[in-house]
Amino acid sequence: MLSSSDILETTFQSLGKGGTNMKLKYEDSYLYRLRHSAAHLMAQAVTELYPGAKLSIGPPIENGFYYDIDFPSPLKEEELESIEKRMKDLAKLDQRIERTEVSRDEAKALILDATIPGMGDAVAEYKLELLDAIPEGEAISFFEQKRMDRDGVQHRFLDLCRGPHVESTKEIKAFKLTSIAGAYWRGNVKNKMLTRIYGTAFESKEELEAHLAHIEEAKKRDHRILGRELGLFMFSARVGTGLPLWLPKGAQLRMTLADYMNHEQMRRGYQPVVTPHLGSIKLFETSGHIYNYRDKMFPFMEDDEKETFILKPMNCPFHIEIYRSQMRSYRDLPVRYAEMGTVYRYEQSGEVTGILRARGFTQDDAHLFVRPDQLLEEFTSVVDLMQAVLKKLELTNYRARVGTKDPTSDKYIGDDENWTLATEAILKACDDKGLEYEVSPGDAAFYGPKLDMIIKDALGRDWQMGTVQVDYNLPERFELEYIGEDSKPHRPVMIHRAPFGSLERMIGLLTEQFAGAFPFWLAPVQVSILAIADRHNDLASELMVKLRDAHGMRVEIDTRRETLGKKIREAQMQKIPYMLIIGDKDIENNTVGVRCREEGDLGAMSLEEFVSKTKE
RNA sequence: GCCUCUGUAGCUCAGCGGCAGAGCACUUCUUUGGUAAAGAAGAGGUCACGGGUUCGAUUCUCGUCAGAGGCUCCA
Repeated sequence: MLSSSDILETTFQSLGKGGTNMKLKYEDSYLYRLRHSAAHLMAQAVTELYPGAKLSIGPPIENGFYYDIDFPSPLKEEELESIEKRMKDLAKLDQRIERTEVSRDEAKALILDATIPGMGDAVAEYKLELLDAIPEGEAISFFEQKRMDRDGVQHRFLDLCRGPHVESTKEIKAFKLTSIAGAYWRGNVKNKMLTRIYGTAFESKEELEAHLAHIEEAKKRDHRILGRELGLFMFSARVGTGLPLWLPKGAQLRMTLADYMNHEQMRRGYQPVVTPHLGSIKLFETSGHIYNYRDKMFPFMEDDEKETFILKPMNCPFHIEIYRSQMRSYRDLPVRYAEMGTVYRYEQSGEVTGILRARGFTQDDAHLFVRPDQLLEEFTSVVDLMQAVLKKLELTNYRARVGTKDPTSDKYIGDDENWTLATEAILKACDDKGLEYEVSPGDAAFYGPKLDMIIKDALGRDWQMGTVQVDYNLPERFELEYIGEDSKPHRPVMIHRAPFGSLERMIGLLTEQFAGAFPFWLAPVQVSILAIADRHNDLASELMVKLRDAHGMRVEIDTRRETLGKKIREAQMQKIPYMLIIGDKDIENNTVGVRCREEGDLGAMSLEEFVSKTKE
């Protein structure tokens, strides 16, 4: 048995060797310093071009850097060009970037020194706040860029900063300011919104060009663009923000994914349930969602009897009602209820992103009601399912994150013993299944620890997909029970889990992952039969029926009076795995001309040969 | 919700204070073709919507709606 301190120890170990390992390396790299210095250079340019601009913080980030600045008047995007130009000029001056360590009083004096650009009480309020936040006993340092102009006047720019930096501004040669955004001071909505300027920097111009080209390339595989081009889904302003309409091919894709998941779950002893899209508010009063989730719910509905209904933002309370509908014995547990449950969440307008973040979406949801002694086994089984799913979907660029309790916060409910048991079960399940993970204290739900799968989209943004959560709260609120061996009532533990996360998000991520070229089993259309001339149409239809009925394939025929070249081009752009080309020779020899999406023309073969090829 | 940007044909985009443009897609005609775009003609628009400025607004300006990149939040 692990004690709490052991868990903490494990936490630190996995922080060190897990997914954050790469990051530590990056933080020690020259590139990291270069980007940090580029942020300072930008700040220097800004203080010269915009007197009155207040600097706050400017760190390096994964693909570049940013600086949050409070401008006296709104910054226009076109102004980035002039800032960039000023940066280029300043960089060439070969300003040394020097570190000086000072006492707290000296630091304060420097910050309030209005003779230094960017300093003085008129513009340095954020720097003062940052200074105050530096813990007692920690070194306080500034980094300074100095230069002499033609008239012998010295110009200084210095910034409160831990560093480290490169030695001279002339090292900053390959950079670009990429975008402008708003960001709250210290990330708090209640604070003032500052202007964030994003930029990127590399050691060479070639690397910078390559990076920018890569981004352009990545934009082409954006799921919203491919979603339209491939006929997967659409949005309509008349339907509403964040509410996707699924087109035939996208709907097929959903069904294929859902079928796969249902099959995997059935093998693991899940039982299907179906519950309504809305329900009485009473259900959500009992669950407590109404009290801490209300701003994420669509407006309530009242009927004539003054009963209030809400669109469900989650499925759990419905599944709980089914659990409660009969007396449960310890022998009945675990009970596993699964549903492709469509939920509605009123996301803020600015945060809806295609189908990756929609207002109506379908979770591959299930709730497991388990005895405490079954927690480990059941959690392990869920991890096993998740690994199977990731493998089947060929997803590799994911990371697993165990969200644990932040010991310093009091937002969590439930007793420590349960938390420890649940956290141990999660860690052990992951270890047993050989799943590498990082531990993230403070990322637990308020009702229990959880395991999340996180994946990057085409543009490198993190998205949470699969999730498994242990919950002690809802069983308590709904007073769930089972009768134990001792013939006394006991409280079950709930596990919430959704290996895909949602069908919408998963399809969005898969679309980007495969750039629309889905593997054969998943492709909405698997085979397109191209008839060369009208006289081959009958054979094409015949073959379609054969492949559909005898082999269960999803087949389309193209009998338009277009040239073969054009039909091939279009099928290729639709990323259809196989094309069967039918002409006179095929009628004569009883063959089909096979063309593969990846490998091109495979030549003529019998239909049987083709079918066995698709099964490889 | 907040900051910045965008909205012109089904799609990708030019354009402009004075009659609305291209390519692809669509329709019709010719072409019946063997591995990534045959040829021709035609049709298609309240320039997102609503105010304001102006002799005149798709163009300038304000507001609304929708979309994008961020922030916050999240599957």
